[in-house]
Amino acid sequence: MAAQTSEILTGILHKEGLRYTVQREAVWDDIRQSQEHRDAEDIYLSLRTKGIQVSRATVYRTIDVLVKNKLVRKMDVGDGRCRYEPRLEDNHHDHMICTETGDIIEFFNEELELLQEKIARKHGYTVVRHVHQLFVKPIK
Amino acid sequence: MAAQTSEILTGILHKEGLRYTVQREAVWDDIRQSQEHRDAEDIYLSLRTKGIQVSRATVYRTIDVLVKNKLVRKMDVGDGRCRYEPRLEDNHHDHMICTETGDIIEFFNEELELLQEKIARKHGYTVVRHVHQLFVKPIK
DNA sequence: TTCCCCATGAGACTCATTCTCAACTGGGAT
DNA sequence: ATCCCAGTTGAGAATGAGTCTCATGGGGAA
Repeated sequence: MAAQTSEILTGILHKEGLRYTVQREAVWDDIRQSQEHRDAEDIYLSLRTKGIQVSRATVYRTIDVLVKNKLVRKMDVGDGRCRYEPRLEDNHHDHMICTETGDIIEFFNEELELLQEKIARKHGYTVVRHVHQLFVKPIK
Repeated sequence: MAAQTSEILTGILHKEGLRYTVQREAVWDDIRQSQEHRDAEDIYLSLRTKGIQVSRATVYRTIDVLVKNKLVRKMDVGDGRCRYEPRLEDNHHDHMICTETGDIIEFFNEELELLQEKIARKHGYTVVRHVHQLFVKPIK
């Protein structure tokens, strides 16, 4: 399975005309193996803690490639630091952020997706991508 | 009408225990009189062009107060600069951003609003606020 | 194995926004 | 009307996420 996902990365790097390096593999592995919504610094520190020699610049550069190729999802929570999560199965979803605990809950609603497209079309557009975040608080 | 909206500002400043100053009035006036989605620098330059002595720090500080009191709506478009728009009539709406021209179109859909709350409740939450942006492109 | 060129790392840089602190001023008290 | 002082302002320094630079290093084709 590690081989399988590595092949995904290899394929993308080849398609982009980029070289396969231990740093790129390490960044992808680290993001892939996490289920959290982490920022670039978290990922950088995680790699360094594991003893992997990599720089912040490379983390950012690699993330850009992964985001561009839909292996990683980038989300701007609005607090100045973007968060990243793996996107292997490509199960699209949006996020609910608890204003009290900071917890991030994923959600998906087909009806919502269709409604967005319907609204865009009403204005003569079609949706390319969207940002949808619900800032919520627990009931009672 | 200028008097009317000034009273709104005065009331808010009083409620917050803040003083009424020409800078605060000027920032609010400038935002209120615009229908655009401008960033802090735009607002700052607009004021300076009008010959009003104000600093960037004060523009930012005043905007914070206005946003907190719902006189102004802050939107993070994801390009590193937040945009602001007046919110006098409090007609809630979301935004559609054209990826080709950068145009920002406002939209509102009741069904969408209800659906969001329904989704939050399903997870034991209630929506405090939300960010919903559709990045779109023209059809054909 | 060679060699070319892309990739990397350390740190400088960018740029929106926030902070600092001395000087200024609104507005209640007198 | 004048005092007085805590809140406000402005200029510029500081912050911090993210980007850029460029000398050095290392894929990988031949």
